[in-house]
Amino acid sequence: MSQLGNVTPLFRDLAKVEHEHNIACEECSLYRLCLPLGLHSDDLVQLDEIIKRSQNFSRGQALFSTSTDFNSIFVVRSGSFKTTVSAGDGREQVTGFYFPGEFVGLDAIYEQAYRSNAKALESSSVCELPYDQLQELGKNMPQLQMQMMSRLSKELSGDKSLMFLLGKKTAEEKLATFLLSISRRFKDRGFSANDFQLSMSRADIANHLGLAVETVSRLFSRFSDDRLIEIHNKAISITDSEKLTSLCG
Amino acid sequence: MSQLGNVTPLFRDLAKVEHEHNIACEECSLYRLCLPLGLHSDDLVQLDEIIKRSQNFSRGQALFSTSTDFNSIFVVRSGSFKTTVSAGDGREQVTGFYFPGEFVGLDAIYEQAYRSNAKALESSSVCELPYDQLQELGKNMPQLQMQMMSRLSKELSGDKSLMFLLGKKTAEEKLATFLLSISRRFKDRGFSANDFQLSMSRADIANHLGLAVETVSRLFSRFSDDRLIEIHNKAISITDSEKLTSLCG
DNA sequence: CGCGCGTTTGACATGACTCAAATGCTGTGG
DNA sequence: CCACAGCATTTGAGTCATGTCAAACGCGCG
Repeated sequence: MSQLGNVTPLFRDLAKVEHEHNIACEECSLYRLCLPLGLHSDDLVQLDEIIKRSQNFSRGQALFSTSTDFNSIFVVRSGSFKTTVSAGDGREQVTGFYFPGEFVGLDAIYEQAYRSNAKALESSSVCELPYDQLQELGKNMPQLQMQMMSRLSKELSGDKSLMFLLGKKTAEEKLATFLLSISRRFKDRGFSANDFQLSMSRADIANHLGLAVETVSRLFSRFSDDRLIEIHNKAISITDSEKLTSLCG
Repeated sequence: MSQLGNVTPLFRDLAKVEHEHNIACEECSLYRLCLPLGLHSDDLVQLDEIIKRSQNFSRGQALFSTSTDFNSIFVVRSGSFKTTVSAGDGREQVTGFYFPGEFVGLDAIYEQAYRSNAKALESSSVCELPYDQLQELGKNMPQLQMQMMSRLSKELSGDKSLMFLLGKKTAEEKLATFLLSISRRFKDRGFSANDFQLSMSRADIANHLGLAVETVSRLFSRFSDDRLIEIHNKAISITDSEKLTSLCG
């Protein structure tokens, strides 16, 4: 069985982590980051029973879109996803990037319909949680409900920070903040905080930060010139995280 | 007892709605917009017991700030509030405006600490829900938990739309969207959708939309020149909601 | 009634966008 | 395994939407 926690090679790709398909929550390397945290062993068994460990998604493949019937929420198991909201015209906003252990689709609960689109950024897999069954289970499992609320609240809190970023930060501050956010999340997952592969394109990054692709590209170049980071295509090394932090605003 | 649903005079101010202080949820005019929706009568009594109907807040007064100990989440009872997140330097982002029946403080659940600041925009009052007691109650009241999740999800969904607004919309689209959002929420509360008083300043609106005050002021003037709205200080009349809708992008 | 602050209006500056083109990477089929 | 096609990224030049600065105005509070 794979143990994410034990490996921290350079440029390791989250998608490449081997994952047995029907590994139980209790045995999963993501346990401490994931929904079941704090559940009793008996409860965990019940939760395991409703989880569908779904097939792999390949790069660009949709996990769901606004035209998909809502049945489930998802937890990223391996790889990564982006979510977008789109307007009638072509415009769309990348609302978030999601890594292993993170929930996707929580904003669909209210209307019982997906309001955003989710796409795999690389080879990825998810745990599917049928919402009805999750509700049912929650009735007798207050810990589970608390975990869910906590997750929802966490995303809310992150979204408020993102609003600050979009509304008040300069392009430079936006990109610095973004890089450190990714860095922290890799670190939380047992990977190197300073060397990682970006699974999303420059266009996705730019869109998410409310910038033009060209601006992001120019800033990457500048950060590189200023020796804050090193870039080799999608591989990033943070070489001066302190100075990068000071740029976050 | 007041009945919000029965009165729709012009320029009525939400703060001016009379509210008996210890009115029970079942008797509250906000019932159908509020947390208790769908609870059984027995459950409602229990919920009523943990709710603290707090004193009035006056314009500018803080409901909580990031330095307040987290104990409760709140539902606006009358009036309105704004929430902000702030950076180390003076900058802050207005993350939302909250009207009767809407929750404030949901983003605090995750860290059990307020991550934003909430201030009354006018004379206002709230129902205070001590979080521990709410949790306790939820253990035997799945409907309550579902309602809470639904509320969290709703706010999440609104935040995603706001991200789209901040990241992709033009100044004109932002203001049109804002006006219609306020209009819809007034309407949901039984007030006129077309004539209302803005409780927030131009500065708050500008900040919330990621614009300069001057830009907002100029746009108000332009909308007025174009006969989309009429303005008398904080009183707004929407005179061409169709065209305004078409400007939302 | 007068002061102060919120708002409006005007003139100008600029950060980030758009357009354009060169370069480089990646995946595919021969 | 290589060559090519197509897409992503970078870089440069010029423009524009919106911000900044400055000043007048007027409402509302004390």
